Amino acid sequence: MGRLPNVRKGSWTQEEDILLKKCIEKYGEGKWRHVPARAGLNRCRKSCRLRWLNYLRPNIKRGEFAVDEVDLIIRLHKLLGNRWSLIAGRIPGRTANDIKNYWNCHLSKKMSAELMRVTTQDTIKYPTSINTFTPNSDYLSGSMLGSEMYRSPQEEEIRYCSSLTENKPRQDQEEEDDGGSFWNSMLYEVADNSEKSFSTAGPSEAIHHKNDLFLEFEGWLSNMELWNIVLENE
DNA sequence: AAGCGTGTCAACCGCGGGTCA
DNA sequence: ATGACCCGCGGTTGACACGCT
Repeated sequence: MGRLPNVRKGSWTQEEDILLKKCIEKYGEGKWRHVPARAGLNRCRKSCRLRWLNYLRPNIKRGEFAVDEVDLIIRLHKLLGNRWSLIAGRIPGRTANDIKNYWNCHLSKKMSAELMRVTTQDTIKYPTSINTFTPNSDYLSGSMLGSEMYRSPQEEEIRYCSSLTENKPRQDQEEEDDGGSFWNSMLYEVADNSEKSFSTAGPSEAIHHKNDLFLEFEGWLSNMELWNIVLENE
């Protein structure tokens, strides 16, 4: 299937916005393949969808990000990485594109500078890396932490985390909850990666790897409050 | 005033995953 | 099982605004 010829590109006009808005109001969101024809627009379905989601949809917040929004973005990004749609889902009125743009323009540089500052300070025990940490099932079930490699004074907290994941929706409960499948897939993905690293690395490397992961885990524990936000409505 | 560099943001592109025949 | 199609996502681009020299 080739590209649609003579499809209009570039900025949207007010007239196009009105047509699209009327179309969505009449037929509802979704079925984007029908939208250009229904609306009488010479645009591709992707362009229509993007315009609606990022600009025309009701309740979209515009203008400066509030301090608490920025704080939440930073913390969610630390936790989730560049999963903009997921981050946007936790910040009412903001689109994934807005947040991505804001991050790229304002925050990424700020965070890099902060990382540089922090990593050059000897007094900081662990660098507060901007790398994201996502828990895997081994961590949370305690199977890794319970090994002979190390024991942590935070075992109680780990058990608490374990109980959190155990309460996550199971496969058979996910029909009404998209978030459940996300978390499960993420857990499996990270667990997979950990398994691969352990199997390919030598013993000493494996120990370092585990220690690194533990440091990250400590960082994650400090974000329990944030996890509660993320887990809301899951 | 003009040219240039930088910042901002809307929009496009390509890809991965899901669905359905 | 497979391929076509569709949706949604993240990365990137390009146009415009703005400030500085």
